[in-house]
Amino acid sequence: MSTVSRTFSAPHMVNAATRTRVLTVAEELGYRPNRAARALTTGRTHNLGLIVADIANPFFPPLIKAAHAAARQRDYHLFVADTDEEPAAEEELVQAFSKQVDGVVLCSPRSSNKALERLAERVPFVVINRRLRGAATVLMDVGHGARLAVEHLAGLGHRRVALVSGPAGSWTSSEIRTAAEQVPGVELVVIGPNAPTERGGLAAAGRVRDSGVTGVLAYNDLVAIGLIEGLGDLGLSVPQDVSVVGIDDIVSGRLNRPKLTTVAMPTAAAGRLAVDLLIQEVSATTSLETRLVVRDSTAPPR
Amino acid sequence: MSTVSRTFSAPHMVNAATRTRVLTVAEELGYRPNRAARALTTGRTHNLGLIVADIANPFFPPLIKAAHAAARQRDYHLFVADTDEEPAAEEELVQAFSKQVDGVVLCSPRSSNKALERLAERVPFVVINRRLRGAATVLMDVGHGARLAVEHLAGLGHRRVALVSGPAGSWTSSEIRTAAEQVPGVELVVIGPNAPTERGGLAAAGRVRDSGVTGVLAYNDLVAIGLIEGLGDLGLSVPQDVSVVGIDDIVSGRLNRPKLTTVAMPTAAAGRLAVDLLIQEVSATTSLETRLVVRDSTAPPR
DNA sequence: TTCAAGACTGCAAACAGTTGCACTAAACCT
DNA sequence: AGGTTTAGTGCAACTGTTTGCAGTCTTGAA
Repeated sequence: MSTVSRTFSAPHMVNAATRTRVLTVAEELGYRPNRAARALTTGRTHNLGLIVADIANPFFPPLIKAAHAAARQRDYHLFVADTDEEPAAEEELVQAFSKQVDGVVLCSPRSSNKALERLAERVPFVVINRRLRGAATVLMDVGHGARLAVEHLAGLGHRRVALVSGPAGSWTSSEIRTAAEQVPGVELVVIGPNAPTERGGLAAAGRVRDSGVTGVLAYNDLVAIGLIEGLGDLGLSVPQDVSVVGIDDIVSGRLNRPKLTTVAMPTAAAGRLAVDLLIQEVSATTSLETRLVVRDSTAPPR
Repeated sequence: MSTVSRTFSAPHMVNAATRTRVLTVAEELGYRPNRAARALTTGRTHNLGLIVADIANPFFPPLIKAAHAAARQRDYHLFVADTDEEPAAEEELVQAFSKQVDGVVLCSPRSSNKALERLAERVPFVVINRRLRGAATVLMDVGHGARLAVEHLAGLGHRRVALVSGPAGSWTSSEIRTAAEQVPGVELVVIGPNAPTERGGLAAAGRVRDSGVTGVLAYNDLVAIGLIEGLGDLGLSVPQDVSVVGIDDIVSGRLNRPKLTTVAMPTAAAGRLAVDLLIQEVSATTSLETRLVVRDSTAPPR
């Protein structure tokens, strides 16, 4: 039994001949090590948790897929959960996961740093898109992307730009704001907070029109798409009357008309990296680069 | 120890006083029963697997969320995995899950019935959107919805209608086709198979134009949206030149312009039901109703 | 008072692996 | 040849829970 065990978990400690013998017999019997039993002795479940704000937001699926693939590669399984944008659900889910995963990656959390630091004591943790001491962190440098976006608008000649911001509690949203405010020669009007969805953008259209801006940076592509719809309903067309820049570079932004100018986010890389950090239990802060993708939703003001 | 165990798993077998004593002490110590150890003796992991074709397809998230909620309610956890539309990945994932879940729900599978029946021998199983003997089945009556859709087009005066079908191996796609063919007074042109995505619809636009139809039923809303874009690129507008009906009733179909006429699918109900069937280990076949939602992408032919 | 029944409780053996330690046998030194 | 290392193997204890069975303690009836 111990030899069988070693054949699977420490192959170099067993004679090559014995090993192949064990393996053939195991094959015949269809034997697979039982993970529950293994978890009992080793204390590691080989499961990970991934908590996102909303699976339905197309920003997350690429991240989830990448995380999933990275986990499977290392023989881990991934629980994915969804907080429906409820900060309270984050804590509850971490609690629920804590005893049956080896760690959790928390993506774009909405809770306070305080609350997160408390949770980090219960489970190994990596956070995506939030700066947090005491936990490994993967950041996407959305600030840089936002600056590029506003500079792009400024370069086209826009002098008044609206920032249609995201939900309260979002690190990303405040990063965007800070960066956007620093672009010289542009007057920034902040409109928000808004739900990070098409509905959120749609609902903000009136305020954007009233603000009299000629350019808009939206919290994400979904908001941008909703906003473009909403502006259309108000008789304003994009990019002729208003230029709109999104963030995330989701697939449907590449297909909608007008094709969205947006900031591409390295979501897949972030998901993969987060899982790697978690499994290797390294505590590091990584910042991934973003870039501006210019398409058809921006033009000089008329 | 046994008393502690019973306090948690069979409370009625232990004296009320002892029970409260155990519970208070457990509370003090922050004790929680260890699921791995429990799984070892009981043989039940209290985990379920959910396999979908593509998390990024907005059809699935509501189903996933509902399944997740139903599982959590019964103190189960849910592994979600994604096959990237690869039939082979279905088998592989079921294998990978089999030893650490109590069952898996397989949603809109692309594998053959043969292959699925083979897999059903390894793990308790419920299939969504596929008729399969030997496994519990949750069906959405998409055939009925498709018939309503084509009848709606016929009612508007369309005589030649294209069916932009879905991927090979999809039960849903063949149901749609069978139902659509049965509507009297309409000549049906089948175009496909196509990828069930916006790209798939976009790519089919040329063939739709060449087919000379005035109405289209698309495999799903994503395909419909892509198709509308593609037709637009060819100078055809919807619904003036061509009427388009989608299937699924995803959120972005309600916001895109024109707002999509579509068949609403009971995805959340299906997810919830599938999990319930799995946990209760009942083997049943259920068919859920669909309905037609008429919006702005259909009009009489000109 | 004694017994039987019934309600709790706790011992100990699973469950399926991992791991420290002791043991054997072969190979290597001197 | 005798002693020492080294590689490979197997025993047995341990992980935390469930569960059959036996034991204890009450309680009520005879």
